[in-house]
Amino acid sequence: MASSAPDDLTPRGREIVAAARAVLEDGGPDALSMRAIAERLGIRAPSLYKHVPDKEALEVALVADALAEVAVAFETAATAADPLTAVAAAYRAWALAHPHRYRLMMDRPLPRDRLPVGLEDRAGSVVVAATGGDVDAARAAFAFAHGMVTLELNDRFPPEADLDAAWKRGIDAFRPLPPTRTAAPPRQRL
Amino acid sequence: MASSAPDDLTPRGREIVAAARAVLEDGGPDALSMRAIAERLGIRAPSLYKHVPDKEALEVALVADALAEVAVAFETAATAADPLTAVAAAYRAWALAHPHRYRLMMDRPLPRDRLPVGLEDRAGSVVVAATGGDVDAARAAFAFAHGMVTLELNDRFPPEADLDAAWKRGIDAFRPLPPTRTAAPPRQRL
DNA sequence: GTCTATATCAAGATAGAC
DNA sequence: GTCTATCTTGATATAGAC
Repeated sequence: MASSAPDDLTPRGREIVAAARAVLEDGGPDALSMRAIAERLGIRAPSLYKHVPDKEALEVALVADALAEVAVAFETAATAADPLTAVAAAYRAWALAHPHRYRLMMDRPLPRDRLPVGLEDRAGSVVVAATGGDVDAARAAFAFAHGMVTLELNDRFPPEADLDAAWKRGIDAFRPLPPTRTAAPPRQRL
Repeated sequence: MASSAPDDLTPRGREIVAAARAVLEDGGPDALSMRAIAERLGIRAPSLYKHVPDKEALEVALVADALAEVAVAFETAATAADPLTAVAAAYRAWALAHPHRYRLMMDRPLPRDRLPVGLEDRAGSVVVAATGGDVDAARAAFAFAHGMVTLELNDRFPPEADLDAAWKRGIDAFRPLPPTRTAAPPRQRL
């Protein structure tokens, strides 16, 4: 059974995660050392181990926090008139606002057995709903958005590229048909 | 002016790049140390520096080689009856066959000023042609393919996901209209 | 809850002999 | 072209005192 990583921590543990997040945001993944985290709290690195088992646990907590923030942003965007466009815009905005956290969350397999139960599906089901229940379209739209964000973060497009236009072209491709008045499709996993 | 990285190297330098590639493919980016590269050649790490200025130059050479292979695969695929589908399939196949080289090539900004002139555009112009000259569609299709590949490599889809179906849904979204008999669109940068 | 001291390991790179 | 010896740096983590 999966544990809820953030709830495993004491209050001091949560302060350490917050410091780790600040170090990551400021300096990127290479700067995320136990020494740097401790320094931000005004203590020495070995002291961290009284509150956190190891560095990996910190990274799992950072991933869980990031994923939860994205899920909240998605659930807000899902109430808009055009949910697919709003969800895509929310995704892009979150990633560009938190590039290092985005990469930490996405550049490796998810530590699924150490994340809060249902967290991944909370974000995924919003995407499936936004494509009208078409899971293939939802996965394709997710891949498109993830690709756009990472290519943008990594400066892979030429300077003259109109990224807003590329986003629109991609999102329009996955938009569901206008709803006919019928029963809502079932909630599905991405 | 950009230098042609592979041509900067002596024959022994090329052997070192080949060893580096083998180490990367076998053990991933964390295994790619000067020590490991040297060991594969039966020599000691310091000897490498007589042939290669530093580790970064090796990585640039690996990226250039990878990009050149992708460009060749694209140019072959572009001759198929359905170029967009064929180019997408070639992209996916190359990435899945060389996951660590794919990541090395994509997970950071391109070292454009140290790559052979025109190499990046060789791959990009194939994609633009495959979308019928629509650069926004080409960038969206590139993002979609890059997103699908990285999500697949990082195990981000659930086991039951039908990735072939998601690929088809995405690629179909960017397919150009059947050609009307008119002048070929100009070659453009991605 | 924090400290110092330390173990352990591994990385990139240089100097200079042969 | 390769070697040994070494420098420098920095990482995670543990032991045990206070």
